[in-house]
Amino acid sequence: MKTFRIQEFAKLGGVTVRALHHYDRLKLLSPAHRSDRGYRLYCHEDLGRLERILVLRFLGLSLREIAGMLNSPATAGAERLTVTLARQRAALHERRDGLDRVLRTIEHAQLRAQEPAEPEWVLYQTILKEVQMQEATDWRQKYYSASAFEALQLQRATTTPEQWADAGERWRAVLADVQSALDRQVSPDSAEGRALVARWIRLGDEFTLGNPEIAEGHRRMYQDESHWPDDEMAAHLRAVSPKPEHRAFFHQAVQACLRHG
Amino acid sequence: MKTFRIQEFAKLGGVTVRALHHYDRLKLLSPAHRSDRGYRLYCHEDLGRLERILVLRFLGLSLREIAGMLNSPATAGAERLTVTLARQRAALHERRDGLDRVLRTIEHAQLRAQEPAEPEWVLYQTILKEVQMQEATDWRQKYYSASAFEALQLQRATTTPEQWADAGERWRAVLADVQSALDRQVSPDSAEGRALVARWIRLGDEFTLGNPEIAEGHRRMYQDESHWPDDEMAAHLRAVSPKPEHRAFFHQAVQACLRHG
DNA sequence: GCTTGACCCTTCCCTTGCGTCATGCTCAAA
DNA sequence: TTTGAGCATGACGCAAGGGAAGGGTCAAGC
Repeated sequence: MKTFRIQEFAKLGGVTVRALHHYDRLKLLSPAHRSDRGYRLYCHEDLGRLERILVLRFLGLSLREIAGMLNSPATAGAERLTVTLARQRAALHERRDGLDRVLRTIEHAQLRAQEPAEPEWVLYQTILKEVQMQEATDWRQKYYSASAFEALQLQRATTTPEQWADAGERWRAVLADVQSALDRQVSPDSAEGRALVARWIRLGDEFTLGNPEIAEGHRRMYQDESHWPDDEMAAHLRAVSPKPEHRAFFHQAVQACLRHG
Repeated sequence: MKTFRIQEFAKLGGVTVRALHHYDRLKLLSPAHRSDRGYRLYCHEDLGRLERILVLRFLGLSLREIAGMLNSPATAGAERLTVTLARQRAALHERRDGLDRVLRTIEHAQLRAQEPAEPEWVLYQTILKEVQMQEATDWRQKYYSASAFEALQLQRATTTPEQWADAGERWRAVLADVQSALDRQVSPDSAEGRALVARWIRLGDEFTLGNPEIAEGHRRMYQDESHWPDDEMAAHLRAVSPKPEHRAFFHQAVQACLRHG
């Protein structure tokens, strides 16, 4: 079976020798053999794998992600690939829109710069205002898919303040009751514990609108709590978010419900 | 005069304390004062500078480039800013178009993936073909501005092979004559040397079409010679590019012309 | 048999823009 | 005086390799 030394192989794949070294060290693509003097010897199958790597790299995946995909069992491969395509498409779309916003800002600034005798600092101020406007967009957006965030905003727009306050009130009540149950050492496995779970879940559904994408966004957001900015919104969210011990109680009670069918 | 400690100042600017530390170490933004115990004390002017930094960062400049802009004499500032706007616009435009190409490729692949029972490797092959097509675009493109590259391609399309060969012939003749002058130890300062310079420059103008953007692209490309890929095009370019000693002769002869007016 | 030039190996530092500790000092309130 | 918040410096980490140092291997030509 024909084998290739590293330089030849690099030319076949259109990459540099150094990149192949790198992929080898990451165990992303190790040559099929080594000569007895330590030379890397690549074979035809290695070329196939390299091509798959290059495709995924082109799509914008990190090398770590690529390794994850290529080392997963082959049966799941096709499905994972289509999922990956969808996800990368969304991510790249977002990046492109970001670039578009910057480009539009530059174009506006260039128009301003046409005016004769426009001092430099005016130009900076003009751009700065646009920058700040763009950064003022709700920071929670980044945790949700575009459609999920839209759904959330639509909901907030169509909810009356009374309904909103009411939901908040019921949520605080649930948390207070969980706290009380904890204080009284009520078992999560008891009838009371399971009743609390039911209330918790029903309320949760009100917030997620039964939309799994929103639920996923919530999860991502709370996962990343340490990175929330330091504003009013974050303070409010932190205030109404269940404490770890509440979560633990909830989790155990859910397990109990499952056991009891 | 009111001063701010680092955390307060960071909030004013909407950046992190760590970023300010970083800018200080790079001498990009050092606080106006230090307290006698070493605390950084920022003043109002520092805020102005920080805002300018953030604007330029938003435009996609590196911190090094930002430092270069902000430390240049104020008089040239406004002009540099408009130039920078134009350059960044071009660069970001290119990046956006790159993302667009990837997105289109993904969309094509998703269409293919609709077909039932499409095995995984077919999908990879589909994408790979598109990737290779896109990478097959002339590598010289990256050295030229978009308009300059277009102008070059248009010229090549409207030049007959005979004209092309003729220009190449005259270029080789100039180089040969320079070589001969070097062999005969002819001074660059002599009439012969200056005549050679005139021929060299006139021929150069034929290649740059008198377009300074093209000339700039040429310069960038030859600067980066060590990164040219290893193909026929590069071999040809290397073959017709003047050797260092030729360049040196040319340079001295130009100096001589300048001295003699 | 020896040299030469082209390849090959591993190892280490460099890049960007900070995030994230680790360790120790300072300052103001209780 | 203790304590907690805020400050300082210094060092390491990341992603995807680039580049160079220092040294071994191989085939060809003398």
